[in-house]
Amino acid sequence: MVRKSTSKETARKPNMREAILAAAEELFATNGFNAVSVRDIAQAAGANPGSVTYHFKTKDGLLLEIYRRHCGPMNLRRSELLAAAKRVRDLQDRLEAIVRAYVVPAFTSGSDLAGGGARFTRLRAVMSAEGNEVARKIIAQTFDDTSHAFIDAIHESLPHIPRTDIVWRSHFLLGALYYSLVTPERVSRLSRGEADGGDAANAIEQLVQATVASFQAPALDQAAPVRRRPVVSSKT
Amino acid sequence: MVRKSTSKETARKPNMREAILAAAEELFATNGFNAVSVRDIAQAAGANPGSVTYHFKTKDGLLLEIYRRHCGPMNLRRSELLAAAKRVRDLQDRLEAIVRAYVVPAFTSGSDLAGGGARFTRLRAVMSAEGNEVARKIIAQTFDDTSHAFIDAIHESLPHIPRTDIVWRSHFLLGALYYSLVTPERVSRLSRGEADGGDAANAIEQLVQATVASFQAPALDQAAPVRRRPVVSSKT
DNA sequence: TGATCTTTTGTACGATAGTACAAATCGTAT
DNA sequence: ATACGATTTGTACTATCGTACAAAAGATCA
Repeated sequence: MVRKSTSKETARKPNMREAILAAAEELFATNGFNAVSVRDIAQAAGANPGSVTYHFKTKDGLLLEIYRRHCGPMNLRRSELLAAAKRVRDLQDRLEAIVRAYVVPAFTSGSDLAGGGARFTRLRAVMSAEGNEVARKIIAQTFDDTSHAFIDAIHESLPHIPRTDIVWRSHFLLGALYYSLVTPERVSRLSRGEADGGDAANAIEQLVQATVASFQAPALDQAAPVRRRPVVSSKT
Repeated sequence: MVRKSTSKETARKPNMREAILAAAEELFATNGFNAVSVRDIAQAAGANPGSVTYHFKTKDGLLLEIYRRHCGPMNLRRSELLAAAKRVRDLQDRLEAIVRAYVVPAFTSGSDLAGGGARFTRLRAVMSAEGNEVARKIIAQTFDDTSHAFIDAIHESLPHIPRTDIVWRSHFLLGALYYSLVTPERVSRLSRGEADGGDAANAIEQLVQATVASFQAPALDQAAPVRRRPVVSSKT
C-alpha cells in the first residue's frame, strides 16, 4: 500500500530501494547485524546514507523489511512442496520428500524472492546466533507455523516416533542447514578438497539423506532419560 | 597450578582478571562480539574499563585469551574420551561412544575449564556465525586436528561409507550442536512444553542418537549427484 | 617504614555509530 | 514551461565506541 498502482514510480537509479535491501541482506548475512553500519550498506548499494533513513527509517526497520520481503514467498514455496510431498504414497519416499520440501527452498540460491533462500537463510542463521531481538520476534511469529506443519507431516509418516523426538531432530536439521550455509568452506577444508561445501545441490543431497536417517532412528525412551552411558570412562 | 609458586600474587579483588574473562565469555556468547562493548564487560565484571585494557590490551586480545583458555582443556578431554571410545569392541557401540566423546565435552556446563564447554561452545557458534576473523584463525588451527581425529575414528567404524559423506555428516553434527546451544528455547516452544531444550543431558541423548543414525545412513553415490528427485513438483 | 612493582581508577581523545533535517535534484502531470 | 511531490544528497548532532595514559591505590620485600 506504500506503492501506488497508477503511475508515479520514480527513483533516479533503477530502484535504489531494492539495491539497498540487497546490499544490506548480503552484508548482514556475512558479517552480522552490528558489524555492518548504515554507511557500509549505503556505500555497497551506491546510495547515500540518508537514503537508507528515508526508505526504512531506522536500521532495525531495514532488517524488518528484509524479513517481510522473504518470509511470505519462502513459506509459500515450502507449503507447496510440502503439499506435494504429502501426496507421496510410499512412506520412505514421502519422508524424504517432506525433508526435501523443507530444505530446498532454504538452500536454493536464485536471486529472486521465491527461490533466493540461501542468502536469507544464512541471514536468519546469523541473526539467531546474535540473539537479534527484531529477528527473534518475526521468526517465532512467521516460521513456527511452518515448522509445526512440517513436524506434523513427519510425525504422520513416522507414527511410532514420539513427537518430542521429531521436534529435536527437526531442530538438528535446522541447525545443520544453518551451519552449512554459514561455514561451507569448512567442509571443503576437512574433506581435503574432495567435497565442495559451496555446492548447493550436493549439500542438499547430503543433508536430506542424513536427516531422513536421523528421523528413522529408534525412539528415545523418555522414561529413563539417563539410561545407558556405555563404556566411556574418564581417567581423572 | 595457576596459583602461586614464589610469592607475588596480588589483585585487590580476588582475581579480577578471571571475572573479566567470565563476564566477556557470557556476554559474547549471548550477544555476539560487536554488540558487546568493553564497558559492558567491565561493568558486568565489576571492574573499570581501563582494567580490561590493562589485562588484555585490546578487545580482540580478550577474545583471544578466552579461546586460549578453553581450547586446550576441551580438546584434551575430547582426546581422552575418543581414546576410550576407540577401545569399544562392538562397532555400533563404538560409533555411539565416539559421537558421545565429541558431543559431551562441548555440552557439559560445569563452570571450570575442563568441563565448562557449553558456554564456550555457544561462543564459538556465535563467532562462527559472525565470521569473526580472530576466531576463524584459532578455530582452523586448533579444532581441525580434533575434527580429523574424530572423522578418522568414525570412518574406521564405518568403512563402507566414503570419507566425504562422513565429513558432511559430522559437519551437520556440529551445526546441530551449535544450534542446540544457541536456541534451546525453540525446542521447548515447538514441543509445546513437552521437551526442555535447556536440559543438557536430554539434548545430548537426542543429538547422539540422531547423529549415530545419520552416520549409518547408506552412502551417497557421488557418480550421479543429481539422481532421483522423486515426485515433488512445483505448481508455478 | 620506605621503595618498588602490580593493579585499578578516572579521564580524555579521536573515530565512528545511528539518525535527523534542510537543500538540491529528479520525474511527472498540468 | 512550470509546479509539485518523491527522492537523493550533504551535513551535522549526539552518543558511544576502543583505547591510551597519568594518577591513585594496593601489595611485597629490603
